[in-house]
Amino acid sequence: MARTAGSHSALTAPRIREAAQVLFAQQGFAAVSMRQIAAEVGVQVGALYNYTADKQSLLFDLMTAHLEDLLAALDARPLPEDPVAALEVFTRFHIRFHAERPDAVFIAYMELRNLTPDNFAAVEALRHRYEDRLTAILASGQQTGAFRIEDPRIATMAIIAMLTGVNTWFRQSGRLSLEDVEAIYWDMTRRMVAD
Amino acid sequence: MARTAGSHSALTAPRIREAAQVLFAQQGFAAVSMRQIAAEVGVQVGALYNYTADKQSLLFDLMTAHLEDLLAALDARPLPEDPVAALEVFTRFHIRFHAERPDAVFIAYMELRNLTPDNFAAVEALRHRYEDRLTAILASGQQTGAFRIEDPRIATMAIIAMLTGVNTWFRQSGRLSLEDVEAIYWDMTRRMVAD
DNA sequence: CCTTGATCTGAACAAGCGTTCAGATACAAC
DNA sequence: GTTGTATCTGAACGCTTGTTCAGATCAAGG
Repeated sequence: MARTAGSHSALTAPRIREAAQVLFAQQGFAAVSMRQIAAEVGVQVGALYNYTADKQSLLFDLMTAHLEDLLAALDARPLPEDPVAALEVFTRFHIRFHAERPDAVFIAYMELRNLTPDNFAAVEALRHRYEDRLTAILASGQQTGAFRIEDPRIATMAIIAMLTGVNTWFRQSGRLSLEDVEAIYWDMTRRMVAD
Repeated sequence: MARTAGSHSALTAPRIREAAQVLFAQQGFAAVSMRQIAAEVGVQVGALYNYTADKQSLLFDLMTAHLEDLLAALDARPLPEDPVAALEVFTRFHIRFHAERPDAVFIAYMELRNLTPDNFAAVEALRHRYEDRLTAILASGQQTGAFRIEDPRIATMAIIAMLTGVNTWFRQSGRLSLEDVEAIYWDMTRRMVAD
C-alpha cells in the first residue's frame, strides 16, 4: 500500500526492460507473466503500469529499441565504397552486434508472432530497412562485377540467416573467439558471392 | 454429455495433431489454449485427453515426429560417395523437405524453449543427429581436399541456418519455383566450401 | 515542518487456463 | 434388441492471467 523506500523511476524503468528482456528471451512472451517480471524487478505487478501501457507495448518497445539501435549502429559506420570491403564491414558488424546482445536478438527474431498486426508491420519495416542495406551492397557489387550473384535479395536473406545463426551456438566462453568466428563467417560469405 | 455422432478415434487423433500444429505455428505454444485446439477439431476440450497426456506431450510428439520423419527421409536417400555430390543432395533435400512442411519446421525451431528439460534433451539429440549427417559430408570433403573448410562443425551450423532460412520467405506462389531456390542455394553452398 | 508530487502496494475484477471425470450417447458385435 | 465398449460432453476444480485504482508511503522543495 506504500511506496518502496529508495524507489526512483530512473532506476525502475530500465530494470523493467532488462527483466522483461531476459525473461522473454528465456521463456517466451506468452509464457512469462507480468507478475514474474515485477518479481524480477522487485516491485508489485501494479507498478509496471507506470512504465508501460500494457504487456504488448513492453514487447514492442523492446523490439523496436533493439532494431533502432541496430540501424543507428550501422549508420554510425561509414561503409567503404568498394562492395567487397563494404560486405566485410557489414558481415563483421552483424556478427559482433548480435553476439553482444543475444537476448534482444532472440526476442526480435522469435517473438514476431506475438505482435499485433500494427506492431508487426512497424517492426517488419525496421527489419526490411536493415536488410535493404545489405541488398544495396550486394546489388552494387553485382553491378560492378565484384560479385557473381543471381539475386541480391535472395543472397541477402541467405547471408542474414547464416550470420544470425551464429547466435544459436556462439558462446563467449567457447573455444573460438568472436574474432575467429567473424573471420570464418567472412570467409564463407565472401566465397558465396565471389566472382 | 454424449458422444458426437460420427466420431472415430482414427479420425480425431490426426485432426488434433494437425490443428495443434497449425495453431502452434501461427500463435506459439504458450499463446494457444487446449480449448482453441479442441474448437478447431470440433470437440470439447476434455476429449483431447483421450489422445494426449497433456499439452506438453502434444508439443513434444509433434516435434519428435517431424524430426524422426526428417531423419527417416534422409536415410531413405543413399548419399553419393563423392562429397560434392553428397552435399548437393543434402542441400536440395533439406530445402525441399522443409519447404513442404512449413508449420512443422517452424515449431521444431521456435518452440524449443517450451519443452521441459527432459523433452528438450531428447529433441536436441535428434537435431544433432541430423546436423551430424552434414558434418560428416563436410569432414569427408575436407579430408579428400574437395572442400576447403576451416571447421566442419561451424560450416554445418552456417549452412543449416542459411538453408532453413528459406522457410522464412519462400512461398510456393512466389516468383521463384522451389527448383529455382534449390539451384540458387546449392550454388551458394557449393561456393562457400569449394577449394 | 509542511505541502505537493512521485512511486509504489495490495487487492479486486473479469476472464481464462490445464486437467479431471461422471455420465451420456454412438457404435459394433452377437 | 441387448450388451459392452468407444468416444465424447459438460462442468468443475484450483489456479493464474492482465489490468485497474484507491490509498499509503517516500522524496523533494519551500
